[in-house]
Amino acid sequence: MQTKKVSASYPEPVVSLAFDTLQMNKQALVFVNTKRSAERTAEEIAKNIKDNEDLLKIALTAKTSLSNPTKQCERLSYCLRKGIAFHHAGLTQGQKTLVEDNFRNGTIKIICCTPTLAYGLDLPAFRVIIKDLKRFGRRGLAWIPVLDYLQQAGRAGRPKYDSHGEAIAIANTDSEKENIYEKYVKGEPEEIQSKLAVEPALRMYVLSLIATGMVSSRKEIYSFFDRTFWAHQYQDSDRLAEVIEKILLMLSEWEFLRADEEEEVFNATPIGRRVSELCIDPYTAYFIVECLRRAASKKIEVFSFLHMISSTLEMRPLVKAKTREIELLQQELAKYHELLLMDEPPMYDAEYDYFLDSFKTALMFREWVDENSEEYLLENFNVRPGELQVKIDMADWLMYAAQEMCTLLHFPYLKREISKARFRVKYGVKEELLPLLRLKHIGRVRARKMYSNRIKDLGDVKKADIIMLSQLLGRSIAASVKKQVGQESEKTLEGF
DNA sequence: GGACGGTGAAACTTCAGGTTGCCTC
DNA sequence: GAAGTTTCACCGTCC
Repeated sequence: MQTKKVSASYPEPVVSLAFDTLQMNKQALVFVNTKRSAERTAEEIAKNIKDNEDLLKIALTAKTSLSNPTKQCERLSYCLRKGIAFHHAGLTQGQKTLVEDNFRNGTIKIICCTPTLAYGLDLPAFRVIIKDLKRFGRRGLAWIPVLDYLQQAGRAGRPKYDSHGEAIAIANTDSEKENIYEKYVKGEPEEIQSKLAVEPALRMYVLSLIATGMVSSRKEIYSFFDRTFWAHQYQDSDRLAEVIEKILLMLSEWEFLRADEEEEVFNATPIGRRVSELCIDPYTAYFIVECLRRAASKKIEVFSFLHMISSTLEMRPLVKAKTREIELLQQELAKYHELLLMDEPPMYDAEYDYFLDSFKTALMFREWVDENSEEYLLENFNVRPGELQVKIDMADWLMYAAQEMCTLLHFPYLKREISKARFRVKYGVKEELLPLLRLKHIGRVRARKMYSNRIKDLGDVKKADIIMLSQLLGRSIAASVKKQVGQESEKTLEGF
């Protein structure tokens, strides 16, 4: 076997390998198993490098990605000044593309990243360094699938520029080295599993097949699934039938499907059709409908809906309740108890932990709609900007679905309330700012600025002095805002 | 005596990512 | 399972 030695100039092998790559004037991707580790490793490499003048601009872009930078932004910015970066789902969208683009054009030399970068994105590098081949899963720390290894190693070598690439897996002991060689280098990738077998996906499929009129009789449903990869893999058609029957039963009980008298032909109900169009798990839809029915006859606030959406499968992974917070959370829970739209599971019930997590997630959303910063949420809930954005998008979608359910259930009042809550979550603002958000180019930061300068609604915008508005928002945005309220006269532009 | 600070061992936490919907209070 | 963080007991110092 051909071997190659790299001098261990630094205590950590990854850092030595990184510098070896830099000396060759090549690029590397370093795969690690946690976000924290990606950040730490990048900093570890960066701290031995001098600032590069050419990189100050992108470092600044990364830092100013949010109106007030989080610690994460600062750390990324520090690394970028030295041509090093980290990349994971916690970055803002802008920061992610900034890192990707500047790696592609060669400005950034090394990215320390979580497995995200191995999938979907086309981001090859001369060298791939796989630091962690173990990852935390349900059963503690476990070896990653061979498929994941191949996916990561496959990033090595840029077809246009390099004649070859290097994929390096790091072993900590001799026996580990042996293991890695046997399992990954020589090993066979595992069989591909059909995603259809997951119940939520299956529920959505069955409902949408019927709702779109693709199938309607029980016979057609079976013959459709018989032709899928799932059935091919499953082989056991009795068990398959059992699963499909269970789903048909659930969908009927939830009133998304209606069967004829012989229970042979199924049709989607109006609400079932809408659920299928909205692409949400029917179970979630059923849960939302139940919550709304309760909400119709009790006191509700924004928090009621924040908690409702935080209790869905879609919102997972939830913000975790720490052990020492439990008492505090329970105190908060007592305050909010009457606003919740579902029953609290008994303490020590298996579901209780999950319930506390969903409650904490709802609290996180509450802080967000109370206009707390991304940094605040990172510090207090350990939710990074990128993860927050994913949660916001999901919340937006679920609340839209809830609005639609309200229409079908004839709950106009609830629909208005949810709509307000939805806007507040989308923009992260208190209710008082909602009128200003109708303006283009006005988000949470500018709206708050305007509001605290006594511009509280569109009428105030009309009345506002253009010069004062320009000082607040900048000239072009001030002009655009004025234009949006129908004031575009030459007069407003005077004095510039 | 007690407030304070430093130290280290023990206990406790946490740990990847995510398709693509809709329409505007 | 491992790295990072918090907690806590313990000890020495200073006032």
